[in-house]
Amino acid sequence: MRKSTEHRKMTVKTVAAILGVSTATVSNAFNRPDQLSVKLRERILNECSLLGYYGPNPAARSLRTGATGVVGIMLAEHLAYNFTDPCAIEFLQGVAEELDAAQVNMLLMPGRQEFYKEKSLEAIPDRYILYGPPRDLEIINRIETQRKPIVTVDFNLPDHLALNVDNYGGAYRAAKHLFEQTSGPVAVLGIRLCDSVKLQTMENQQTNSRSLSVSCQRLDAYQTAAAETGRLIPDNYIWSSDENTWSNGIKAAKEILATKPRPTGILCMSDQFALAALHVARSMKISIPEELKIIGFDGTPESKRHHPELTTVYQPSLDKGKLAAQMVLNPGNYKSIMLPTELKIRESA
Amino acid sequence: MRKSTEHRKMTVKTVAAILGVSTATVSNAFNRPDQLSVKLRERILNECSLLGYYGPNPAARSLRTGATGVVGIMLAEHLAYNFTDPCAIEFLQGVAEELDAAQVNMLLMPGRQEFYKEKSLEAIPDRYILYGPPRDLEIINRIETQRKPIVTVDFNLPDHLALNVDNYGGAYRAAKHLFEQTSGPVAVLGIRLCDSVKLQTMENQQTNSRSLSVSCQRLDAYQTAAAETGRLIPDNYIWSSDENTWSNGIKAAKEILATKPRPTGILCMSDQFALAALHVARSMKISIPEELKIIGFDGTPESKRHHPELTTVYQPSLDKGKLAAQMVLNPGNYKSIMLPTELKIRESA
DNA sequence: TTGAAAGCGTTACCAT
DNA sequence: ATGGTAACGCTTTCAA
Repeated sequence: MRKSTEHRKMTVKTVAAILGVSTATVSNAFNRPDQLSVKLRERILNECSLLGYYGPNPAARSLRTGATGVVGIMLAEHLAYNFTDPCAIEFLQGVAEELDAAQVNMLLMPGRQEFYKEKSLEAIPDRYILYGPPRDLEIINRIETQRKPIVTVDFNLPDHLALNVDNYGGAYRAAKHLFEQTSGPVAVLGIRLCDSVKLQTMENQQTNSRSLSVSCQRLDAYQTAAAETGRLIPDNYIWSSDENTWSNGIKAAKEILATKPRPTGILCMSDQFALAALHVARSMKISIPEELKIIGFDGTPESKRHHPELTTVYQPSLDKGKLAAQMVLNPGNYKSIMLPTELKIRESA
Repeated sequence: MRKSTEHRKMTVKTVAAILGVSTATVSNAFNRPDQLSVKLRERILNECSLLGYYGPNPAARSLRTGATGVVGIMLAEHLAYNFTDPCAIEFLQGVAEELDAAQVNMLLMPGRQEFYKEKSLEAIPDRYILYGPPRDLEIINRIETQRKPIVTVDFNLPDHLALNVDNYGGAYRAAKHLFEQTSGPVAVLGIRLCDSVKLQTMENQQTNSRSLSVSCQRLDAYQTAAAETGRLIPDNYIWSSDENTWSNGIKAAKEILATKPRPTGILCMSDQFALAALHVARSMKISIPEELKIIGFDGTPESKRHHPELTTVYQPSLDKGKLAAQMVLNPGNYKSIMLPTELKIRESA
């Protein structure tokens, strides 16, 4: 008698032999219930589980069928970075919720070339969510040659579904509000800003010309709102950091608040940066919002929990994630979407 | 002339035919540089990339070789939950950093049975990190029958490398400190507490007997410290929530602070809970630490940023993640490890 | 240094 | 309703 503890390698072939049926029948039991009698199917499933055969080998199966049941989430950067950004995390949470529900797997993929050197990992997923333009844009070509459903988030790709949020509108309203609240100098703390302006970058990298649309849109909106209020944000009041991390935020905020004349308002392109600015301001005993007004971006949960509560531009990151997942699972049902943003006026400005 | 834009499906066979070499040679060009001349190899690699052949198909390759180059991170719960828990995120960040560096892929896997129904997803990864005991323990069996390297984190499995932190010690020091600071009643706000005690659970689930070692160890330590100080934490001052989320923390904290006599100290099993408790206390105008002392657990970055700063038991989540990754990539070099925890006395207690 | 061919575990077609 | 079998794309042994 064969016992499950024995554990020779189990394959359709071996279990078929043991059960005295053909491999086709075993396969059908797992994949096409309609192809065999209910009774037989049940017997097979039971015995298989006893034997320690839990289902077809995924590699073999997908070699044969050409599908894997995994959705690739192509990130803009390496993985570790995304676990650092509250906004990205919320987005991923949304994606995960939907993918969980649909019982498909999610493969996080770094947006950097070196991971794909002489491997074609891009062949693994059946469908793709591109969360921001990958740092190395050539990756996109490789994905496109696969002819699989693609949803782009926070940027656009010709001929593919796109999911965006109204960055311009949100940033515009934020800036307008800020300029109404203060007549002093206003600084910008941005992320990966385009090099159309010469600015106070935090790193000595050459500012990158790769698709930075989100930040550029926001900066554009800030400047437009400034102009409409008869103001201007000069280049030396614009900071840019390559990564949306707390420590970068602290560093930049210190520089900003050391500038003479000291800004009386800061437009931050993330809540994390805004919170960091608040932190620095507090340590410098600068009172909020009296002496300094700060507006964030994203509307992460933390922005609400902080004291004083952060005025910020809310974007529905969680829903964005859910929606991206739904779109990629069911591309036929959707058109490209632009989600609204909303200025949440709270205590910091 | 064949152009890369043409895009018939590229396989070793087709490119070999086009280049006029054998499939074995193409394969060797990608996998075993020593098997052919440098010149030939370079030519092949170049032409392939021109042709749009970026490397061997992963499914076919791993069917043949039996390896995939992916590390599975088995989570205790569904994916979405883990993106909700700051401590889990930090751990994942650490894992991601190392895995990024080693250029191996990471597959997040939910710890729930229903995902594996009639699929053997567990066959995909080459190695496993089990982050906490999966909710459905049967999954462990399936992983074990694969005979692949396994590292368990925050729990133990016979015959496998384990990575733990000193929960008992940390909790003990925290409780000792708290009992020295206040003579009033002390409440516990725990996570998935064992059912050895009857307690104020936040959900009406039957308290689960699955491996809850971490929380139990902490509770044990709290009680021991209490006893040593001539105190006791009665069952009706112990709350337990099934999920470490902000909203659960708020809900529990409200109940706790409505209890008569009102606790003058709360031992929280996560920083998120502690921060939530601080939030509720503030809204009730309870002064910290004068009227209420709160201690958290984990030492997440937020605990330091908050005002008042949170007294908490630090555990090196980021390093834990890095170490877990290193261990699983190189099991031979390691023995099971217990990482220290440290009581960080700050402002809240 | 290169080539021919077997086989990894599965599924889907076609027969029965 | 069930079974036989070719083919998915690759790597690796063996022979040349």
